[in-house]
Amino acid sequence: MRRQATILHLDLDAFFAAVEQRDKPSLRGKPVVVGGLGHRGVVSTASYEARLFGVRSAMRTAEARARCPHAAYLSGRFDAYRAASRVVMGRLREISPLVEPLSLDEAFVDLAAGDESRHLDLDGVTALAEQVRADVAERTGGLTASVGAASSKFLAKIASELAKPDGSYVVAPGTEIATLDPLSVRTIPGVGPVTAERLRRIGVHTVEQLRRLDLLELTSLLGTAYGTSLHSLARGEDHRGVVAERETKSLSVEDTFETDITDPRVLADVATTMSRRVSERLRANATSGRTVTLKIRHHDFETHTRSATLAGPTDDARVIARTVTGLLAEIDTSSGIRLLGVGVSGMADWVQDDLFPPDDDELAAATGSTGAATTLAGEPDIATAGAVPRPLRARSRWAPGADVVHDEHGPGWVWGSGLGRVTVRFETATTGPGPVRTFDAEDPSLTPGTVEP
DNA sequence: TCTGGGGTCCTAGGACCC
DNA sequence: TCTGGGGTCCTAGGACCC
Repeated sequence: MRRQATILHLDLDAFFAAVEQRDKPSLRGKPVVVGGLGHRGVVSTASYEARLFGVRSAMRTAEARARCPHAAYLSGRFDAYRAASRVVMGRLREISPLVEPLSLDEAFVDLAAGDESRHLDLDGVTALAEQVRADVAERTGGLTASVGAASSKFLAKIASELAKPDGSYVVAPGTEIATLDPLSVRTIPGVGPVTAERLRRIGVHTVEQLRRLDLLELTSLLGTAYGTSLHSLARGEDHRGVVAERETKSLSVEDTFETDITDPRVLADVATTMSRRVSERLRANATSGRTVTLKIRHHDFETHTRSATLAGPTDDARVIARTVTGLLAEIDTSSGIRLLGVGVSGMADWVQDDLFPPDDDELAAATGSTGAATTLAGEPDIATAGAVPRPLRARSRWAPGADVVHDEHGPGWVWGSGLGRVTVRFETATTGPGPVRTFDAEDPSLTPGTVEP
């Protein structure tokens, strides 16, 4: 644990609802509920005015309407939320390059990785927290944030919780245990209703009582990993670092239907459509996965998953759809299905579809592009340019369907682009994983090329 | 009118290999 | 002769978070 409160946690207050109130002045000071509006919808965010009526996140919208009929019910404008989030994260990155977003409205910042001349004593951090809050409000047109700072991620998050709404709280180093002790175990991130109930049954309600349990008691009650981590957290011990970039572990799409579906043909169609959505998102993220999972929720809310692991990773809608409809065929859907989901995990950042080359008819039936690279008019064909290894796959929004050649590293493919930057992975079938480099999109050394069919 | 959608991490059992 | 033991991969389910 650090000797100074150098980890900061920022959390925007009632974020989605606050953006709506900002953009529509008539909603200010009034209860606002953002969430699903259908008869199976649930509340995503309730403004503080709506919380006064007992409306909470994850509550059924129908129940929220009963509690607070005069609130404004909105389905959400995620583009606006993403835009506001970008502004806030941008402000945080001015403090330190080490920013770990947890969601659109939350992030950790490692102050120790920032400006070395900054004073990180209690007064310095407190002033910084207040400055950030003021800047966020100014730059976002009035959104309020709660900011916590402490010597670890865990305590910084607790601190921002204690600061809510619209405040800041710095846990002075040395006062961690005293701060934690009186709190309910439910305040600990990771302790949900089930764990809280298990602890309640042995008479544990507060962190102080939790701290009095020995490691063996905790691990036998909650399992090795969870018991050990709670044992540490109850003592304020948390050595996790702030991680700026996290690799995606899985990607999925799911839909709850307005009414249950029983017709297997309809379900197969839905699964196929959702496979396409998964594929599009995989390609947009330049990733692929080897395990395909089908999720089914029956009319009685009983939920099951079925998965299959392929020989190699895929981002191909047809491969995903074929796998998922195969899994679906094994499930009895006659009593009605309320939710269907399609997901991919076991991610790789390249596609090994050379193992299962689609035939020409399949390629022609695909979205119009083959997914494989095509030759750009007037550009040299690297397959004929000599003994250059063939990239596994070319994908790019920067140069659709084309590889990128860079003289120093040979052929590579674009796997990320945006904001005038292009990220290229120099990985080929014969050389295996190579370096990843980011270029300016205008960089003259980036030459659109092609691969053999 | 029962209970969203997108994730993460952990557990446990069986298969399989050495 | 009764029944190793560890490591890894895969599958299914569950708790939890925003």
